[in-house]
Amino acid sequence: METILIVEDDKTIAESICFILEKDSFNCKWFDNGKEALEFHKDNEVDLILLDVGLPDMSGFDLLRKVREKSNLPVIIISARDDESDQVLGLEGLGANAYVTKPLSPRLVVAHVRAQLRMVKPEVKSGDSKFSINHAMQRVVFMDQDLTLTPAEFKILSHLVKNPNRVHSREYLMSIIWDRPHGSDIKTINTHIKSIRKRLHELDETNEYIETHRGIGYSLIE
Amino acid sequence: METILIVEDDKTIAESICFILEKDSFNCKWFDNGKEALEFHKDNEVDLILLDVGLPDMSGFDLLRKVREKSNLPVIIISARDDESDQVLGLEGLGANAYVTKPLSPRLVVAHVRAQLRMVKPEVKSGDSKFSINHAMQRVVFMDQDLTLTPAEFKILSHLVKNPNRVHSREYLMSIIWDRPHGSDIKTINTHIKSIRKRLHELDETNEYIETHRGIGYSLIE
DNA sequence: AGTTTTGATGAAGACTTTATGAAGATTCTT
DNA sequence: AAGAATCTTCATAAAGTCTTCATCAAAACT
Repeated sequence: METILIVEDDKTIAESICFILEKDSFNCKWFDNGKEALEFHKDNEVDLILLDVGLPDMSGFDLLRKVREKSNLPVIIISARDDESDQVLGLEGLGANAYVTKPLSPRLVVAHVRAQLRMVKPEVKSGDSKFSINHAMQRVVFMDQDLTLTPAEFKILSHLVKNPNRVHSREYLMSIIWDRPHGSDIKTINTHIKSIRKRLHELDETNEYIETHRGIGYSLIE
Repeated sequence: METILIVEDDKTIAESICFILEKDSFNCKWFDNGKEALEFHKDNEVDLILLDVGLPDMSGFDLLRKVREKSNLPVIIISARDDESDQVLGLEGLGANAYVTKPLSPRLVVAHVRAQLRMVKPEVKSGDSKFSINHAMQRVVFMDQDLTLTPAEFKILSHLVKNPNRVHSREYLMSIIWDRPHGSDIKTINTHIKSIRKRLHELDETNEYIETHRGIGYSLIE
């Protein structure tokens, strides 16, 4: 579970953000001052910092500077000032990753948090599926391991991963493989599915991830 | 050099952003419609997309959805609407990475661009890679030894070293070699890869550093 | 239960893509 | 302009992938 560190001296704001984040199953730690927050960051694993720049004991910018000396983790700045030069300083000069201005809705904060974490931890995507896609390497990642797939297999499996829990007809899966119309036997897809299943089994014998829907096609179960 | 794709129908805005980005030594490509932008994205390596959601031919959100089917690259949404639900949809639902609202200063846009790219492309860590680049000498250093490379080989290998663990299409690798369009056979790249591999093997027989991705291209493994 | 339909499986062959070595074309240097 | 280095093309070999087919197993239907 990801730990979000909130540094914010306004208790009401901090609590409402925490409330939403925890409902979204993040682990949330709140400090109303920079000193304690820094302490915590030093000794604990933190995945993201939400940082109000208007703190009583030290400027949020100073805190960010200190954090950046040690780590690269995503920092989202919360500011009451919609001042452009502040934003540029935070983003460019000090290495913040996003900048949101008050008044802020907790929902939007969570959206920003997710957007940042998605980059750092691509696996953390929707739900906790055992699958994700490594676009850069054209590979499907299954249980944290890269699957070596042929081009046809990659096209099929990545489509299933992107659209899990629904049935895809053989006709449609075939259309994914070919660029142009191609008069192949529809049963070809059975063979591709077979080899995908085989590769999945090599990494996990216990489960059946691809389900057959008689007369229709296949689906990926999460 | 990073390539930024700008999708924006307001020429004035696009030009001023491009101007700043290019001054900051980004490679900037502008399209005023979604269709052409998608085409370009399909055939070229793009590092980041700046996307106006108010496009004439298709909604920026649709474009983002299409891009996300294929890749995970950072997308910054530019919007005239300061509407919270739009922001949440863009960030959370469609996987944008940041959301800036008009009116925007080019300086702030560049700050956001840098903030995003910093996450994706952490400075090439020296140390754990067996490769490094000696730009001044136009040499690639492999296991502390200078590799003697032809110009084409240097262009290809240095690009692979700068962007390891991701697949580069033959088309793109070809575009690196030539300054201007050149109607050569795409298979030429195979021959260059062959000779690079040969040189690497002369210094290290044991490993395969350049991996072939059938139907796509090559990648460098660290 | 027996028949029919549909899917799974393994293996063979056709097909496609890549590797390789060498020759020809081009560019650069002297 | 000659020579060297480099880039591109080509033919062929090798490797990998896709499709088909025959056969077996499972489910659905009578």
